[in-house]
Amino acid sequence: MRDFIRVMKALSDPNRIKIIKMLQHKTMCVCEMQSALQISQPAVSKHLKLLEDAALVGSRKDGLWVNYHLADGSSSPYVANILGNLKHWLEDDQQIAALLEKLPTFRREDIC
Amino acid sequence: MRDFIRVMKALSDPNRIKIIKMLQHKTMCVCEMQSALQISQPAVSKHLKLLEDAALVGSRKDGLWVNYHLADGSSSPYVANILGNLKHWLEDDQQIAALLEKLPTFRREDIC
DNA sequence: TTATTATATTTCCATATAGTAATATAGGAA
DNA sequence: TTCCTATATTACTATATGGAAATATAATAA
Repeated sequence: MRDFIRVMKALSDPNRIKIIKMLQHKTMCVCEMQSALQISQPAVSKHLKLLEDAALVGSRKDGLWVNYHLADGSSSPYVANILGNLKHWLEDDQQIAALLEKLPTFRREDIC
Repeated sequence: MRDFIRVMKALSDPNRIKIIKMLQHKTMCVCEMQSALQISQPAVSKHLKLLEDAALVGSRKDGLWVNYHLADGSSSPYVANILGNLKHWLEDDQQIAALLEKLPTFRREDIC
């Protein structure tokens, strides 16, 4: 139950949903997400920590950068199911669609 | 997105999850749930309002009583998917299992 | 009508959450 | 070493949330 609720809470914030939807298309570092979400860097890091604690995303260090990616869902059936369904859920949401359209413009070469 | 997050938030509380799991087995009135969850009646009503706003449960008045039941999931793919999966998810959770075992003892004839 | 009962709403309190600003940490470059 | 940069953590603030207690509402009974 604790794990399930951790996952539901992680999915209860618009910026965290946006992060998941962006990660469906490419691996991203913190500063790219900061640029995409227009919130402070610490706020992004905090969201990522919650998502990682819920096993919805994973990360890998690459020098100064930390690359975040979607988890594979092996942690639980909830995570597997929701990450799978979120590939099509919310695709028609206006905010999400607008964000994903601009996604290619958030490149660490131009930002960090 | 708003609707999706409303559903995720509704699923982010242990007492609300317990309500859903109980409603999988029978229609219940507020005082039965109060007895099962051991929280105040207003707290139960508040949880039910959130669940109803998220279209996870529905209600029908019957005299003084209000009978709550699981929604059919027609409101959105999220609700349909999660309500469907919650029939097997969390079945092995200790708290849930203990609660469901005692479920037949919460009868409005004995309580209200 | 008045009384009773089940539920809903309001009020208030304690804790949780999302945000920013400031600071700390860690890795690479000079 | 020292400097710089990307990320994490801390401190703090404002709002959201879950709970109990008190009150209001609604439906039935007397």
